[in-house]
Amino acid sequence: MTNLTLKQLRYFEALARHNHFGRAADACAISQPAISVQIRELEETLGTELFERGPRQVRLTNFGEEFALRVRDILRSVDELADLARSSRDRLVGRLRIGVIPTIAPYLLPTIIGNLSSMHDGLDIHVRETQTQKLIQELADGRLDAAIVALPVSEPSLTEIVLFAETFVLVRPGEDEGKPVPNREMLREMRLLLLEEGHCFRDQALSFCNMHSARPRELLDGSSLSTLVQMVSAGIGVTLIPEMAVPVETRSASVSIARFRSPQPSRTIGMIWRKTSPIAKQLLRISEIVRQSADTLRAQHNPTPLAHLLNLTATA
Amino acid sequence: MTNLTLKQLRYFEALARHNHFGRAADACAISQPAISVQIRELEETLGTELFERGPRQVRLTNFGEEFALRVRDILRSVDELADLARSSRDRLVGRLRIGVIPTIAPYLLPTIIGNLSSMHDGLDIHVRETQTQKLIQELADGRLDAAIVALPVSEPSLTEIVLFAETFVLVRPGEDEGKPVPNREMLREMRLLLLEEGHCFRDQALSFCNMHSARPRELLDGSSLSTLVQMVSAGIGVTLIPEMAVPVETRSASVSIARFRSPQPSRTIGMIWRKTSPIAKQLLRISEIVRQSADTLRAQHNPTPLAHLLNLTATA
DNA sequence: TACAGCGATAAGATGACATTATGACAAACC
DNA sequence: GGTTTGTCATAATGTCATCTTATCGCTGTA
Repeated sequence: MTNLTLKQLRYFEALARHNHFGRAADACAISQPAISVQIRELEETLGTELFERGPRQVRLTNFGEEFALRVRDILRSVDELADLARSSRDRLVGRLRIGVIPTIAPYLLPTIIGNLSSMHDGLDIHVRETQTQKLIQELADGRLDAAIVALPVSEPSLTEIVLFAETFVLVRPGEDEGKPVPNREMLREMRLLLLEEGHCFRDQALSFCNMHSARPRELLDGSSLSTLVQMVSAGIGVTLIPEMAVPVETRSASVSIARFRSPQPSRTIGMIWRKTSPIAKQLLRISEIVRQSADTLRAQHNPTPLAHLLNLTATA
Repeated sequence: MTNLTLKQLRYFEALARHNHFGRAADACAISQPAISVQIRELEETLGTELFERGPRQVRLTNFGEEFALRVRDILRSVDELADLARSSRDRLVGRLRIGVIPTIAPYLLPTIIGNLSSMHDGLDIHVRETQTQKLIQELADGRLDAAIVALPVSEPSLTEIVLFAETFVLVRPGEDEGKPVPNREMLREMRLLLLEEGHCFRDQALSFCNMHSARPRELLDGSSLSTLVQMVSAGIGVTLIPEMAVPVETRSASVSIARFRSPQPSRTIGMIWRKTSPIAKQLLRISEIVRQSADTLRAQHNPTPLAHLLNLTATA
């Protein structure tokens, strides 16, 4: 006894509709014996007759009627499967789980989520905000689809794509406005407030000061850039923040922002995902949207690249 | 590009559950390459990846997750199809459309329907009450599953099975009680009330009088036995009714019932259905229930066969 | 009685699908 | 660092399902 097959159900449905082997066979674009055999096998599999073969006509049995109702449901569902696949072949659909490091998330996410949602209305976006190492782990575990982190991560299993570079700026108490901008060596002598262990931005800042992971004299661990800026505002010390954070974090704090002279501290922000990800193509498209979002965002605060440069030299 | 197959969906479901080709293959009792190939073909058919193949694990894609939900629904429905067939293989299920001639229906149907309904609770019974020729036509057209008629019908496409024989009794006005029972010749001289053309019982009665289809002097057409009895009660004439109708039809009429001496008029009642009917076996069982119902019914009115005989000779 | 319509059956060709063997690749383990 | 292990993909091949064409048998009709 063979198993039920969709083919048999399709033939059955055609025969149920036409009540005629020949016409049903035509409808299925097969020969009459083919449908004849398949229907017989279907009936054998079920152990029940589905059709009553009369000399003048073929008719569904009572059971066949009920069977037909269910079969039509099933065939419709199956056809919908194919439709579903076709419609979501290129379009990004369903859940997009994206991770972002905390020193990027608050500044970039509102714009990104807005843009992505409006461009892909079938998409619901889950955001995970944590540090790079955890993001990479969750990416590998398949709990995330992509992450926005500072490059490089140098994981062979991950695709990295550069989004943009962002410079770091010095945040000093408000009364320091106009004072000379310290260089890296001078910075090392100041009370530098940094994020706690694990944040890549902490390492990047330390790296700029040539301090690497060695613990400096008077570092204070802060949990967020916002906290650090508030502490600076209170005169406790100075800190570095990424340029993108400036508009948000200095809005309600009496601090002074200074940009370093060359070499400017900076980092590269990029997006990563598993090389094996089946939505790699869509993720690439998303990365472009993210890049544009970031560009727009920065253009809002630094109206033109030229103005940006002027501003830089002025403060330096 | 091949079509979707249930096999592919089953393999897919197994793989979605196990996230492992080898174990999924075991679960399906096939080899690993078999499932590998089928999944690939499924993905090709859909034009989308369902799984993300990592070196350490296999994971559903977003689309695969949604696909899996639907596939599980479909597979469940398909399995229910087989269950449905198995459960209704022997049991009579669904609609039973049964036709009954009018000179039987009112007397037999209440009992039959009660018995059938209680014995097959999944059965809903549709009754059609009309004359034999129409019943046979509707049977042939597949609009009826079976019919209860007077035999023989001699249709080669139909199975006939005898249910019981019933005699005809003479109905005279109440004041004729005790008068000698007329014989067939005498009956021909009386004002005999009969059903209108088309009723087999009319022909059977005429036949008893050796009148066949020739129109006698003073026949009056009545539409039902009930009407005929009422007319007899009013003194308009006499009539014949089947024995089974006696309890019902003489309850509220002042008429006298007389049974003929041998040869007693009678007819054979049977059940018929298409020889090709797939529920032939069940119909045979139903015919037994009908026969029992009829026996019970007659036993209620003629408490014992012996009493019946005594009553017969007494009135004759 | 011959004919036409229709479904069932038979025989041969084709294709789908399984199996076994093997390859490719990454991870894990001396 | 090479080897082993685990895992999925691919290849070669055999088998079975299923299709097609040809034909039969039955039934109702001209």
